[in-house]
Amino acid sequence: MSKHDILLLENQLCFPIYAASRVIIRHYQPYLDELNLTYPQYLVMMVLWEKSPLTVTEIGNRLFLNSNTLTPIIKKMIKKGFIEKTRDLDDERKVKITLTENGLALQDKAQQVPVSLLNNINIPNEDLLKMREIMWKFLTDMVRV
Amino acid sequence: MSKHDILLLENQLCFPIYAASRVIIRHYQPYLDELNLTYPQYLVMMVLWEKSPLTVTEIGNRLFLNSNTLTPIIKKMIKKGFIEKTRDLDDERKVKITLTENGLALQDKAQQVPVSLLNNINIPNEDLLKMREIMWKFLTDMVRV
DNA sequence: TATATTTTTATCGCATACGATAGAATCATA
DNA sequence: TATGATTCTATCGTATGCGATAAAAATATA
Repeated sequence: MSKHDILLLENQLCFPIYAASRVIIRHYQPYLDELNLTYPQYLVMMVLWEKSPLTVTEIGNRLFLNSNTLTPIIKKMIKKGFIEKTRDLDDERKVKITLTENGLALQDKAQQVPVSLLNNINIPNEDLLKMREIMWKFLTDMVRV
Repeated sequence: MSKHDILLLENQLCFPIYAASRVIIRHYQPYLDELNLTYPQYLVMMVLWEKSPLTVTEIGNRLFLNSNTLTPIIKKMIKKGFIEKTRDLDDERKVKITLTENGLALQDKAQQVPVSLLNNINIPNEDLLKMREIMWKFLTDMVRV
């Protein structure tokens, strides 16, 4: 790789990840619109469907986000009626985020989102699984440093 | 994959890409600070180092961004003295974005950015190249749809 | 046990992203 | 050659991300 090539867009490691992330999220949006969720809000729902309640920090640990980003997102989701906020009585610093009935009910409808998205992608399933595996490895390695 | 597993965070295709994108860009930031650039501004510089001048649309085609995102970024970069804006006399709709001398000079300093970043990553080079190849394929496939 | 430290959440300011749209310039074509 | 469609850039509003920081509560420790 010559000195010149180092700064070519095609040779960057991060750019295709950055661009792919945005492009895929655009593909999600029409399906998420039907659920009245944005993509980050959808991720918060996802971790709560796995376990509820969770504290803000616990949600952040799953999504690699901090309270400066999560607090406003959570506020909007409370307004929409999908989640509720209660103080932890054992530790008044913590806030417990709990699914409401509406939030829980949304899970059924949400099953269609990944299915619909996959129908839009013309990449062999094997390649997709390989991609996911590599990206998780990459992600966990980058977080560790 | 059971009905329940479809919505597990671990099984999502997009999430590790979305999270990795943000985590890597965080790693870039200290090096970009030295150049007085944000990550998207760095990408604009990169395509201009390849070819200058370019129109806003041409930059957007490289980066998968539209004028609603690029116009404010370009304004900030003009303010920093890295680029200039002139109307295309042959087509008054178009705006030509040109590197200034300072902007061109920045290229030398920028050579260190990808090098420094790679020094932070403990993943075999072969894996990184494989990852980049897969992400480009994924990206171009997703854009096509 | 008083106090320094850490944890947890929230706020603020700035910089993207992006859908919707506007307005000017150019193009296509009836 | 009018005029309807398209292209190009910019603006606006909303929703993230994130560094820096504040404030309250809990923990550690001198």
